[in-house]
Amino acid sequence: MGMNRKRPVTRADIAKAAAVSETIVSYVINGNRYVNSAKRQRVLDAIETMKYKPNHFARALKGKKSNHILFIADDIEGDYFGKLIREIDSIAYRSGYFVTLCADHDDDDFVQRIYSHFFDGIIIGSAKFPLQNIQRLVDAGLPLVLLEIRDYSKVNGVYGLINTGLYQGARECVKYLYDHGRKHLLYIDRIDEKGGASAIDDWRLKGFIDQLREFDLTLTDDNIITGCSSEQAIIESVRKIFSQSHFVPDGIVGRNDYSACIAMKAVKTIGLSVPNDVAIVGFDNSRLARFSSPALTSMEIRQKEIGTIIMNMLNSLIDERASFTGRIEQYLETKLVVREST
Amino acid sequence: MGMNRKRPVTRADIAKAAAVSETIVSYVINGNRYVNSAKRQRVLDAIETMKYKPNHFARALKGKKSNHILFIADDIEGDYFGKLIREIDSIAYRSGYFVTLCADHDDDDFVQRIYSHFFDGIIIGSAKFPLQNIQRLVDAGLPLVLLEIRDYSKVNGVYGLINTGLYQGARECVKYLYDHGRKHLLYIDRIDEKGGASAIDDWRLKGFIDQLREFDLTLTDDNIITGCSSEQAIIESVRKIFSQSHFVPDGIVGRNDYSACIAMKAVKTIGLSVPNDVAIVGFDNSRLARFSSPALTSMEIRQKEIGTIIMNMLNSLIDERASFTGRIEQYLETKLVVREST
DNA sequence: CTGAAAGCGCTTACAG
DNA sequence: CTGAAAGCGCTTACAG
Repeated sequence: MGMNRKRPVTRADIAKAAAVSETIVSYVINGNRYVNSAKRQRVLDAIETMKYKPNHFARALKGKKSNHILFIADDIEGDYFGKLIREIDSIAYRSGYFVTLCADHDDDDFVQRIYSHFFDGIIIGSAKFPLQNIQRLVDAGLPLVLLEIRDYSKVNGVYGLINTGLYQGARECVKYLYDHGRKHLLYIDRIDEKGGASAIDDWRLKGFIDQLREFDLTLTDDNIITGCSSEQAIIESVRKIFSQSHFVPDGIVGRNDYSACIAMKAVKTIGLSVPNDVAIVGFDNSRLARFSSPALTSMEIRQKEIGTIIMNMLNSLIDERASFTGRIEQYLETKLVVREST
Repeated sequence: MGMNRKRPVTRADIAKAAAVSETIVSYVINGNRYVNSAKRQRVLDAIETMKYKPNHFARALKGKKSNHILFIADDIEGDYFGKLIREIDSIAYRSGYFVTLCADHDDDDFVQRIYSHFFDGIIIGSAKFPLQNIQRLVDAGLPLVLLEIRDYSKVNGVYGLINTGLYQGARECVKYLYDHGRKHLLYIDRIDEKGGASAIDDWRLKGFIDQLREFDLTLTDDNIITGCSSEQAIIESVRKIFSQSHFVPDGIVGRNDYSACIAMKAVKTIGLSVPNDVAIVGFDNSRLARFSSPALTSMEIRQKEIGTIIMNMLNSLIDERASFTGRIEQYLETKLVVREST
């Protein structure tokens, strides 16, 4: 709307003030043609004093960048994304972008809505965004960086992929517990409000399972608590597992620190001791891990570095897309921060 | 860029497919003129089958909505904003908006950059955004909703203001501690990476101070720890306060749960007991409060409701701006959730 | 009831 | 070295 908004300064105003043609103003702004230096200076002065900013819509209409990037995340609230978004925002701002943040949505419209807003680039940090939609975005030539929360090996084309080490990290959690004598391991998935289970191609879950197999530990449905829609649901599931006689866990891996803390609470209410009876490892190395009691051993994910790498990759894809022929990958290591819970 | 992006379907394609003029397509989409129902149906069918989405830039250029709103926050990482953003995103998506998230920035360019991106509305949840910039946005007629983290009574014009009860909440924290026999109270401000102190018009700090005065408690610089740029800095400040002889706190109010947890840690390292020697109250009622040990008494801020109210207010301001003549206010109550730390 | 046309603020191929 | 003009994808006042 904005019928009562002040009319913003346009390129025509600048042209008039600087006594040059509108064309000259454009070329000064875009720096892509020689312009007489006196004129250039007049234009720059006018821009400065009139506080002119180009209209991004008009530029975008002509095929220029919109200076908006989109970040699709499925756990906006968590510590993991909080840190990531903070870092991405900070770099993006310096590069002239605004970051639009969006949970992923199931409806068919979502991808179309993305198209129609002409984002310069997209970051996907969601375990639930359908692969075929990702493929559509890649096929459409949209600069795309994927956070490898799950297996994306089936996505073809030019895009960036950041392996944040979740698979190896999950395996190391299991190894650490195993090396400390824990052979009956329980995995606690995250809370999903709709009660959905993580897909088997979720890297953390897959790492847990693969490492259990490598150690020849028995693996049944009892080893994995998933599909819980609330804290209470997790607590009850944990209590149920522990009330059985045939499988009593002595080690727990949480998909994130939050899940691990909930499990810790459940274990304590049963009257068991952490870490003596049950050792617990979380993921994210968040504030929660530092202030829980006992303090939680947790797998550190370097969100700040990840943010930097995402933005570098995305900037490359946006500015030099033609120079890439396939997917670009980058691998990051995780690191176990040992505290009192193991 | 996007030189190798597929050309998106445009209004002209729809007109051709539906065998009508481009004008008709526009009127069908905008629903602001009578259109022959057979034609209308052909247009709708074409839109459906060709998955057409209007180009938002072009629409915005003609003065229509951009369908982007901006959320300026100064603590993206914290629990408070995480929940808020989640709720806002969810409502915004249903209303057809994308939410751009941005930390606040000091440079002069910031406001101009906001203008040039033509957001339909702006939400400000930052204690640091300069008042004069806010006034400029209001004066320009931009629909604006302010989260009352600090005193905005000097801002004139049409805008929305949401009083989240922080001032009363802070006073109640002090009252609760006072009623439980604590008369030597310490306030822990949040971490500020640049080492800046909260302005005195920060509602939580102001509530703390005012209530101390009302109770005739002595109030010196010793009562407030601020300007810390790290956890370690807070811990050292707390230890220093406790090492003095003339003022030994028996109660602590944290600006948020994080600050409160850090203080709790510091107090424990001194060898004091929580809550026996020192009672502690936090703000946000976050996960941290539930999983810290002892579990933290904390002031609950109803982020989900706040999110809903923000979006309702913003939608009203965007769609019916003309019907408002001054600022719209809404007040929310906070609620103290008592746990083990008091 | 409906269409051709002007115009939003830009960029840049084209023609000097 | 520089400007007039076409055009990006829309909306809507204007003229039938």
